[in-house]
Formats: sequence, structure tokens, C-alpha cells
Amino acid sequence: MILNAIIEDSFGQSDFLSGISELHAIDILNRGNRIRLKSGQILFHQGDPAHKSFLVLNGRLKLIKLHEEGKEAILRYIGPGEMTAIISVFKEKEYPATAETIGVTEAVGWDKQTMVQLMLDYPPLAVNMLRCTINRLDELQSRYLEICTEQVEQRISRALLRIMKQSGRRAEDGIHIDFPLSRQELADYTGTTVYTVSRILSTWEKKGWIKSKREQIIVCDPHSLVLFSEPP
Amino acid sequence: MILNAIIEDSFGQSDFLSGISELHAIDILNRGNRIRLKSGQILFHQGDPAHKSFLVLNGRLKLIKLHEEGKEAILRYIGPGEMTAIISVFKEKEYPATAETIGVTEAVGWDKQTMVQLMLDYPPLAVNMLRCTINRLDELQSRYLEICTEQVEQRISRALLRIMKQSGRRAEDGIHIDFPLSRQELADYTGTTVYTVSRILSTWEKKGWIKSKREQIIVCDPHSLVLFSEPP
DNA sequence: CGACGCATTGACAGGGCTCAATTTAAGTGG
DNA sequence: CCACTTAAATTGAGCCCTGTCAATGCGTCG
Repeated sequence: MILNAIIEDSFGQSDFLSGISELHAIDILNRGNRIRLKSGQILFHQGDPAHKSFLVLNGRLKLIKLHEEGKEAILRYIGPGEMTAIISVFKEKEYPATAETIGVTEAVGWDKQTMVQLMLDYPPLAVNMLRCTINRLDELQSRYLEICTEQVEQRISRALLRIMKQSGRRAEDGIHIDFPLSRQELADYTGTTVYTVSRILSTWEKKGWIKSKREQIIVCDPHSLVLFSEPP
Repeated sequence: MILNAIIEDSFGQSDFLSGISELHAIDILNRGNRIRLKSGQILFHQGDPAHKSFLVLNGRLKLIKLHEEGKEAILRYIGPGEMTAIISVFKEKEYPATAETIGVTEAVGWDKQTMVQLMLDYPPLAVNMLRCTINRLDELQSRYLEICTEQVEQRISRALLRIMKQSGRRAEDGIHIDFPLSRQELADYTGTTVYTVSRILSTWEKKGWIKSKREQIIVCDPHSLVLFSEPP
């Protein structure tokens, strides 16, 4: 049964279901709505009333925060086993960001009522949610520090390494980032422009640190990037 | 009894104690350690093992994240009724930032064990903590977007307005920010330098939008700043 | 094959950082 | 109360990083 694999995946990458027995996890998943989306579709929109929280089963989301004038920042990438839109459980508010799929993506959505009931039925869930949220706050604080204090080149190297750790797949010629990642997206993720990203990746490619095709990046020499991201 | 006023204050500015009766709130506060610090002292240090969470009773903290080479970013200001270092309840980790007092500050600290017990005794506490954390994540996401997409002048105007809302005191000549706020701190808060902040505040002062002395800022014309922080 | 979107590259300019030199203001101690 | 110290704030000059704009190349897909 495919659900099994999903649960195991979830256990691997997230702690939302940790401390929950497999049997209970199946119950929890079954009490939500299964959603299957194609690539580039919107799971929820910034500004819409927040009525559901989601757990990604497989595939990937990018969480985008929109600014006036069409500018945007990518807050994070959300992989299998990770929760998002937790806010909808507590506030009668709008989603503060937009979630767009990258590739075919499956998720489970729970509305507010169901989620509250679930947390009552399975108390560890509430704790896990808090832990997830703290982890995300922690990561965002680090990125905030980086963007405040570091130059673009350093930020891009850190970003690549971070994405690599989250979604890297080891291969002969280096570590592949296993979803399409354009220069524009890297720029939105690091707070810079396509042009600057393009220039920097080009120089790195000449040095042999990375290889890249269209919307695809292979990190050949992570060590150089690490050295680069930490000033001497 | 002064505790009373403190609880009311807390109710006003935070939701950590919301849904908790006054009697229970007193119990909760009494089961922590009261701490009283002078100005400029450190409540906890980035990198130290995190063993306590804190609630500010009165006074103010600034939460600083340190980078290599002495650079730093100010993550937020923490006023009466607000929690910080929630992380210590869940992780055996280090504090991810440093908390320094601004002016005489009183706080209550609970160690991990006590806090877990408190949450068992008063279930709404866990929910409140999650809500607080979500709110902070929300605010930081907004600031992250700002720093990614806006120019320095815009960021400073937003920062001033934000701090004003949190800690402004209305007076005849404008809204006073009721704690010492240096140019350096504004710079660390907005990801820029003292020099740039100084220049920008000077021009604003010439326009009559603000008044400033050493480490003190009075916003005379918030409306102009608002218009300024939102592009046409 | 044509069209569209992604990526690259060059030229250019300007916002904001760096550095250095003062000025101003707040303590501090005699 | 005044000289002295110390830290914050201001201001100018210079330049570099990086954003902006424009043109072109290239890969993909209908």
C-alpha cells in the first residue's frame, strides 16, 4: 500500500508525525483531504482566507511572498513530510504567502475544525507543530542575518548549499538538485536579480564548482562553496 | 499588589496568558524565577545552552543575532508581556540569539521541566505559545520580504513605523519612542550602516517629519512616513 | 519552424558602503 | 562647575558592488 511509503517518508524528513504510531498516522492522514496537483499550480494564494493546513506527501512546493509591483521573495521550499499554512489553525486570517507546486505534488489538507480535533485526539501533534514552527523561525532568522550582513555572492553560495542539503541527490558528477531551479528563483530566494545570479553562476561554472543546464544545477565541488560562504 | 498590574499589562500586549484566569496566571508566574536586570545586561547569550524561556514583565529586550566579524542584526524588540527563547522548551540546543536589556528590565524565567509541567497543568498555554511563535514567524517573513525588495530609505521608514506602533508614546510634539534607539541600532535592525541611517534621518528632520536627539527619536509626521513606505 | 521563456553578456549608472575627519552631546571626576 | 573623556552622530569624498536596461543566444514545445 502506497500510504505506507508516504508515512515512512514523512517520518524521515519531518517531525510532524513523530511520536505517532503508524496506525494513528494512517487515521490522521485519512481524516484530511487528499489533493493532487500538477506542476506550477497554486495550492493556496496569499490574501485568500486561510482555511486549511497542508502536509506535503510527495513533490514539492515553493512558498512565495508577494510584494507590490510584481516583486517577490521565496520564503522556502517545502518537501515531503513538511507542513505549511499552520497559521490557518489559529487565526481567522489570510494566508500570508502563496504556495505553488514544483512538479506533480500530492498533499493532505485539514481544515481548522478537523485539525483542532486531531490535536485533541493526538496530543503529540500540537507539540510537533510547535517544534516545526520554531524550526522554521530559526531558519528564517539565520537567513535574515545573512541577507543583512552578507554580500550577494556569499548569500547565493549559502542558498545553494542549503537547497542542496534539503533536496540534493548524489550522482557521479556531483550533487543534483532534484527539482527545476531557475536563476530567477535563486534570485528571489536570495534577494537579488537574475542578472547577478547568472553572472555569479557563470564564474563558478568556469571554476568547475558547479554545472548547470536550463533550470538545473549540479554542485560538483560543495567544499569550495562552503569555504566561500564562510569568510576567512 | 504590583503583580496584578503586571498581569494586566501582559494581557494587553501578548496572548501568552490569554484564556488563563488571573488566579492561574499568578500561579504560573510564581512558579518561575523572577529576574531583575539593569540596563545593557545580557539575559541570555547566543551559543549558550538554552535552558530557560522568559516572559518580559516590564522594561524591554532587544534580540540580536551575531555574525562573524562583529556584524549583527537586530531580530526584534521584546516588550512587556512577550515571550522569548521558547526554543528551550523543545530542543536541547543553544540559544540562537542574544537578548540584551534596554533600561531596567524585569522578567520571569522557567526552565524546560517547569514549562512542560505548566503546559500540562494549563493546556491553553501550549496553544498560546504556538500562536505567539506563528505571529513572530509572520512578522519576520514580512521583514524578510521588505529587505529583499525595498531600498534602504523605505526599509527605515517601515522600521520606524513598526517600532513606533510597538513602543510609541503620544506627546504634544509627536510620538516618542520610549526607549533609547541609536542610529547604529536602527542600522542593525534594517540591514544597513550607521552612516546611511544618519543621512536619511537628517533629511527627514529637515523636512520636519521627525525630531531627534542622541539615541532618541520623535516621529512628528507619521503620515508622511507611511506614504513614503508605500510606493505609489 | 516559429514563438516563447530562460539564460547570458555588456554597458552604464547610482545607491549605499567604506573610510576618515569632525562635531556634538553625555557622562565623570576633581 | 569646568576640564576631560568617551561615545554617538554628522558629513564629505570616493568607489565598488549590484541593479537596470537592452540586445542576443539558446533550448523547448506547440
